[in-house]
Amino acid sequence: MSELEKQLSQSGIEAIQALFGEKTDEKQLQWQQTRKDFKGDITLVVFPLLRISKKSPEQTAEAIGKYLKDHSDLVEDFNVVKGFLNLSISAAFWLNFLKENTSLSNFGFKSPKSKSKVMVEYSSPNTNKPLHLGHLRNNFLGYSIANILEAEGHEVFKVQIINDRGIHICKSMLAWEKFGNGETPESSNMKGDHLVGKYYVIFDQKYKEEIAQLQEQGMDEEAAKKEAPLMKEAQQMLRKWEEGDAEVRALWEKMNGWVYDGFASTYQRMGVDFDKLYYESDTFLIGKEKVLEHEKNGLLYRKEDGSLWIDLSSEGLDDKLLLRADGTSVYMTQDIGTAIIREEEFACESYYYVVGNEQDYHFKVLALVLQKMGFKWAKGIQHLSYGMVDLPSGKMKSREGTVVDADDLMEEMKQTAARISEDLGKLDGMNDAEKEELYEMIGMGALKYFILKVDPKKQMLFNPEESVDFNGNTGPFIQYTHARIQSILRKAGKGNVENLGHSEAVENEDVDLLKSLYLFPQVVTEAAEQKSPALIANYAYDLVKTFNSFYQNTTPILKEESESIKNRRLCICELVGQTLRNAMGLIGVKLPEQM
RNA sequence: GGCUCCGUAGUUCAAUGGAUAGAAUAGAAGUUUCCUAAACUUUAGAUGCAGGUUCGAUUCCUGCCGGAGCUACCA
Repeated sequence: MSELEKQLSQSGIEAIQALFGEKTDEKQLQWQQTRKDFKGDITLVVFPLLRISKKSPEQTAEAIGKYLKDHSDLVEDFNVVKGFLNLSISAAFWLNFLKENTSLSNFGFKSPKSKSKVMVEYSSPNTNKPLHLGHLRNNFLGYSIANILEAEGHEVFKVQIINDRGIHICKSMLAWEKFGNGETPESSNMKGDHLVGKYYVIFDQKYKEEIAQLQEQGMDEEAAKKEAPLMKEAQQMLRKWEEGDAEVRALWEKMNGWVYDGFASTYQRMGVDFDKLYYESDTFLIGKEKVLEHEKNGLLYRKEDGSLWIDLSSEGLDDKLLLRADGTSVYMTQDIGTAIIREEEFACESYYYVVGNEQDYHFKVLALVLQKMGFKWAKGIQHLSYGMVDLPSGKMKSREGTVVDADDLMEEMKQTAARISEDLGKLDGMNDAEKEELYEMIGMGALKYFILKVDPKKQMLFNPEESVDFNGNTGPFIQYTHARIQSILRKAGKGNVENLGHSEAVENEDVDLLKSLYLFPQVVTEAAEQKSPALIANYAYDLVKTFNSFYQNTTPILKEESESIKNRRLCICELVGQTLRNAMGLIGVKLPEQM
């Protein structure tokens, strides 16, 4: 609840006491923004109060409105439409708001570390192929949610767990060994993650050939998949890895190293980072240890073949495997271990896992298993489940080559930005390096905004054609508006908040912007509660719409003759610019001075 | 089959149980002697179907229809 709403609620409670003789609390007073088609700034919904007033909605609203106008300095005027009491807030209130927040670089943010410690896990890729569009959504979301939680006052640790071991990387290793002829990122001039991914694809192709061959010889498909020599070799390699075979480990380290180099440049371009990395190859054994410890207190049981299970039937779920018959650990085991280590190292209040909604069940089970093991902190585990990214052609499938590669996509966005910028030709006075930087800023801004403006929980469609259209509700639209604002401030200089009068009239266009700006701190809070960068993106878009309308439909500020209006508008411009930088910063989008 | 999530203009997205369901894009019509036209202004167009709860339902409940995901000794 905003300060304005709090103060109005106080007055409202007084009004109800005076008019209807009953005490109420804040919860009965429902505030909302006044819709654009009506006069007023903030609206009280009076329906819930009819029980107390025992009068019609109109009469109730009328009476409260009159009381507020007479008794509150904030309320300048009011009107009633059905059960809605629309209040006009005094100019002094808006001017004071402007005065207090212009030049505040952290407008909208809470003081750092004023709230609990939290952890955000995101990205967490496999190391056998390069990152794709799905990872982009994951990374942008994770990074942004971490920013938002930090802005809300939390101390935030960003981590990821890298799935660096398993059959997937063995497949790439085997294919490279057999068909690679010693190819390296240097010799092929290919990013390491792409090179390793290439051999993952080669494995799949050769494997399919073998299956087809076996089927021709009369074997059924199921058996052929199991009996194909390549698959057997890959599994053999995995066993050797687990045994610590020096040769396999060396190859594994070499190829993972290539992948990490590739990932590092991709992460850098994405603009994301981490405070700590966990590697599955380190944590899977710890998970196994932890699980075995809990076998002793009877929580777990063994099947005849020696596999270890937990019974979740009392929670309405199936039994879950924690250790295979051969004693090796599964994904769940490893996540249990990682969670315990994290608690030991960081002791956070909440652990957020940014992972796709295909794993809803997994995280439900993970939290449950840990709680059953007696870890109270496990209640703080929250799966930030986001929807899949689909293409117009349907689902992305790596095997069918329909994945959109992250590096390619980022480069394409930049090229598009460059092409459009050059066509428009507004970059006089910028040197080539500055232009390159700008193209990157615009391309990445477009991409991040395109992905983050959608509610994370919802499945989204990525249409490549629409993503390179930089008009309308897009990142470049917001960047463009910022550039316009900065241009005004460069030419006219900043306004002076000390010269903002207290009693002067304020034009509607100015009030519209001030109302919109006033919302920002609450939007940040709401975004933190919902873990939704989309709320920030949509807010920024609304603010920009309002600003552009103001910009285009009022007298140009540079030509404004009234010093008082000019000064106020310059202050508003400054605060809009700052708010846009703060908001877009939360979703990882940079704003240019010129474009 | 069981469990979970989702169905809003042609399309992509919005809408703490509240007013006449907002934008963008595609369509139609306009705006540059004026701070950057990646903009602004006007116009037309949507809640899958049937019930229920409520003063009030896109939102909550039930059923149906349609789509996605999970239901691995993969991660």
